[in-house]
Amino acid sequence: MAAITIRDVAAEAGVSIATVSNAFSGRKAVSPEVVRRVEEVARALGYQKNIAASQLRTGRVKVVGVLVPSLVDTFFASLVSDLEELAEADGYQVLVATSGDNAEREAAQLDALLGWKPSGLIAVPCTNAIPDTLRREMATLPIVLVDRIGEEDLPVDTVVVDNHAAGHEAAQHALEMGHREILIAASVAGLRPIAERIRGITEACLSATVTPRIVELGTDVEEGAARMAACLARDGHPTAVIAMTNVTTLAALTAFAQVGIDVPAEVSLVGFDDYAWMTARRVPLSAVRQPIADIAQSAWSCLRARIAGSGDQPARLVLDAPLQCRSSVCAPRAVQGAA
Amino acid sequence: MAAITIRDVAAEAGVSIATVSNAFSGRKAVSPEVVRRVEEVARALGYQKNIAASQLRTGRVKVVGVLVPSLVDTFFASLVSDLEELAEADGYQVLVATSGDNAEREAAQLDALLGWKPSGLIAVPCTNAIPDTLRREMATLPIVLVDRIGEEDLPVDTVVVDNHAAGHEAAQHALEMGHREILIAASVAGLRPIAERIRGITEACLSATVTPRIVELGTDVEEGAARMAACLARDGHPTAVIAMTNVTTLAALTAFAQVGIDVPAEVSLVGFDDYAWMTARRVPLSAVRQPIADIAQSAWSCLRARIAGSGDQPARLVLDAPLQCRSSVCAPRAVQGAA
DNA sequence: CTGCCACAGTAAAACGTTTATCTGATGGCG
DNA sequence: CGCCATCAGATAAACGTTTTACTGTGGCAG
Repeated sequence: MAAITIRDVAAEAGVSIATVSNAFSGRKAVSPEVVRRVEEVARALGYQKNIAASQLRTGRVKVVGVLVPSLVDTFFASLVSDLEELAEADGYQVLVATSGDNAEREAAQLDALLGWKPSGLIAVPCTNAIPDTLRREMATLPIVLVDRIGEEDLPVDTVVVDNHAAGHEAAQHALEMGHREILIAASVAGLRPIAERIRGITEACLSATVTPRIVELGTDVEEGAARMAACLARDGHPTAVIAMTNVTTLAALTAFAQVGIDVPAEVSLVGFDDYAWMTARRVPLSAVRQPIADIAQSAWSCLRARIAGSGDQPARLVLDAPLQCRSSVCAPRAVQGAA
Repeated sequence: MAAITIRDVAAEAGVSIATVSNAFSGRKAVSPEVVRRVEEVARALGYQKNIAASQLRTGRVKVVGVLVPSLVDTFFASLVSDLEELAEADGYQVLVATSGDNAEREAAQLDALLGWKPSGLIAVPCTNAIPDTLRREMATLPIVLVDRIGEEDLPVDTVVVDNHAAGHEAAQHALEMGHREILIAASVAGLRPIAERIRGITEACLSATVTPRIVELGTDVEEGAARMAACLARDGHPTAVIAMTNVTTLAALTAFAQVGIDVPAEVSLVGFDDYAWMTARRVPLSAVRQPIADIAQSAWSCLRARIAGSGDQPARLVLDAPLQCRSSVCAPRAVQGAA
């Protein structure tokens, strides 16, 4: 039951293996009659080209690696899904790996990914620090970094969202509605994009002489909900919460539900990311919408260009993440009363 | 700028390539001193083993393919994520492919996956029909089919949920609360697991002389919400809705929110699957909880056993999907009034 | 001292492709 | 009619690794 190789097809079709190869790739003329026969035989035998052998010979292969922190986080899942679609449309296959927000595992997955000698790599690093392996590959392999970029002058293309503006806009909205007690629900405050969002919020608050509080909820919903509840119990609850990721949005909401705090009557909420569940509620969430499709599109274009040999200066794409105003932010009670 | 190969390492370390290979694999004794030197040189040079070459030579490779309909559907994303973790723990790499619920694309992705000559495959078919390629591979490749199994006597291991019981339990719950007008929100009624769930519901209803209605919402949330809204407008709204997937749960909820129907005051809802967003609400959802971790675990164990050469009869694992009673189902108004 | 075995390491073949180079055959054209 | 170009197809080398079979070199028992 040995696997069927090109040799078997050649024998069965009564031609040489070179002819079979050419018949499939079409890079040398083969008579239509022979092509037909080869294809028929291949189908009958259930022949499948061995990609490993093919790529070993050619050196190149239409495969790109994609490394993200997690597939359970809808943001990354959507990103991967979009990238996969774009890649497939261009005839590329995608190798997905997840780091689980763990630097060690990230390094291991990266090694595994690179072992396939892909023609490019799109990665969302799990910390601000770029893994050594990755840094070394930057010299030779087309790479696009997305979302979590901790440094400024990287020698590769990067695609990020304007986190500062997003934070600023979210805070502005809350402030305009009259909120003065604002709590920032961060995942990990040290992460560059999160830090940027926080900076945007803080700056907006500064002009209104408001000092937001910050609570770190981590990257797990359950854990985050517990921490949020603890924070609420300890410090009393603010009039508005601005969540920094979809996971913290969920964590905050879970805590509110557990404690019985109503949104938006008792606390206003600005969420992050924009998913179906956010609008599938009596009070749809106002949230900062990250343009996932655009992010994927940009990242893919950059990578394509690099793979095609572009020697342009590394691009640093910054996309807008506009606020979607819906119904989860309203004036706080004090203001309502005064009005 | 040619890639670094084992040859470069061998030259630099002053040994033969065979020795380098053995130093890494450890399958032949190499003096500790040489091992150390080889490892050091490899690190210094940034050597990465070419998996393609390796697998070409050995024929086998610790890689398994995973094929799911979509990564945007949290059910599948979680499944893939769990499988990845299990595989990694056993030293396997996972190749992920998505079919997008499209039979043609499924076939293409399957071909691509098999081109890597993985040592096993875990697949969630996108229709009841098993693709030809897959059927043919069943004879030789370790395969585990999950979730969407359209046929009975497959020659491979399968892992499914007891969909009939799940449907029955959900319906029972609604009936006990006094509901008589029940609407089933199906994705695609023809899909085997969905059909089973519907059958479970219908049978439970039968004993209460209730005839549930059915609406098909598809696999996309937006589209589904529109169809649900249309159904509500056309036929009036039932007292209880039982959703058949997490996507239809979301679609139903979206429609309710748009039309302004309150859950559970105006309509009760039994959801499907169990995700964070379902409990992050004022009224947490009662839902059928699919044991994703167990599904992944079972599928992986089966595959491991097959890869290890087990010749057992094909197993047909059926897992329980118990109902999580929370707050989205309560007595319908008529009954409340009568009480 | 001789034969034998264990040990450390090497040479070379093989995996399934692709592709550069080669071979005949056919036909066009001067 | 001879020559060259064109074409379909074949041969064989190469890709980077693993692994089998081999070569020396010591050590040790007889």
